[in-house]
Amino acid sequence: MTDGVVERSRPRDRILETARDMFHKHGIKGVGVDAITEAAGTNKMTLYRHFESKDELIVECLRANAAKAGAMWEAFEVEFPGDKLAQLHAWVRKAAAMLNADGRGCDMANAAAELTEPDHPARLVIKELKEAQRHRLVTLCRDAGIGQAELLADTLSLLFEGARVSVQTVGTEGPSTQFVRMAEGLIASFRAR
Amino acid sequence: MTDGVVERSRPRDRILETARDMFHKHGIKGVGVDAITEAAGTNKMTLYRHFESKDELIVECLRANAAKAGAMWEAFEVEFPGDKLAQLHAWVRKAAAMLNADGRGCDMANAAAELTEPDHPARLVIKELKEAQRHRLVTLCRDAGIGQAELLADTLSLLFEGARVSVQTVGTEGPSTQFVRMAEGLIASFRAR
DNA sequence: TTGCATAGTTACAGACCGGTAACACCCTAG
DNA sequence: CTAGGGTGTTACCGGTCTGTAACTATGCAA
Repeated sequence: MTDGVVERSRPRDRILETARDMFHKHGIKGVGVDAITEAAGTNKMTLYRHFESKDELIVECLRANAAKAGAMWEAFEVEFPGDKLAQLHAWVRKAAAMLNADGRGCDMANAAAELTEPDHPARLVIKELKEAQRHRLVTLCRDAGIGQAELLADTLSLLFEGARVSVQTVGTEGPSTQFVRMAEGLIASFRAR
Repeated sequence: MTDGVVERSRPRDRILETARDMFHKHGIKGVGVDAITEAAGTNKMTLYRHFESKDELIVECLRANAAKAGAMWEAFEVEFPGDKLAQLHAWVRKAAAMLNADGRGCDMANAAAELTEPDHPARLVIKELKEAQRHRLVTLCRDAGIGQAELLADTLSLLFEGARVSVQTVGTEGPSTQFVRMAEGLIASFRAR
């Protein structure tokens, strides 16, 4: 009946979680703070007691997304401790699963598309986050003993990014269906050198 | 001094051209019809005499983008008549040039990120356009005598799409710098089979 | 019980949004 | 010269947006 998020937690957490969900589904400019607070079972005043503006709320949501992404990487290490190659394949599977999860692309990329002001506070966060993810993937490839780790990581990264926007434009039946095949082929090809 | 677009042409054309430019730079929801008409040197009433709603204007802008993209493909055929492989390489160069043109990604993809309503009239146009471009690239690869043309075309397509969003998130110094290298490497690899 | 921080409520400000009505203007075709 | 279509101008409608003020209710801790 309730939204699940509303349950019993502190208002700040409910607002953050609800905002993340609504920004993801409807875009940032497509959601007003009134709608967020109502869905979070609270009100606008409370939101502005915890976040000094909508922009700050946006930034906080993006940071929360990054934290979730970080947890994902740690899960790879837990599942395949020390086996970097297995972790790389796990990343491919996880990425493919995300493609079929819902028709929305990457929250960071979508935010970058919407927030066009070059000095918007969110842009800095987005850039940091994307660079951190890139670094993680490069490190993983290198530690897996693959030559030209940067090139492989960047290629995989662009493929995944492209697949996410492809899902958003033409749906899950488009070029993104071949993502796993492409990624695995690339990894095999780089390892063979 | 003036915007260039304003010059002397029929109001409808000025509105369309100005809207395309502003949507591209500031996003769709980031631009109001008042701002468009003012920049186009006209007024809101005239806009609504030519377009029945902002949504229709959006759709018309996307179609205009598609027309420009179509002209690009024809230019390849004119420059390298019959030489499909040369046209494919020309596509790679053109794509790379677009990456460094400005920090904004693909208008279609950005529109898809913003217009989240599943039955928004623009979504249909976006899907058609993206599918048309995919078909063109597949045909080009096949006519260039490459085996697994679909897989190569889809891979190149995802790489390019990913590179465009990468430029938008981390800038031109990110993974997208390797785009040409990746694309050329893929083409060579597919041709060798 | 008293005191205080947190949260909810109502109302509002000021700006902007998409869209329309009514009317004045010009340019060109007949 | 005149009629009419395309255009410009002004004012407006109802709605929504972010953000704030002032006040009330709640729950917990000393």
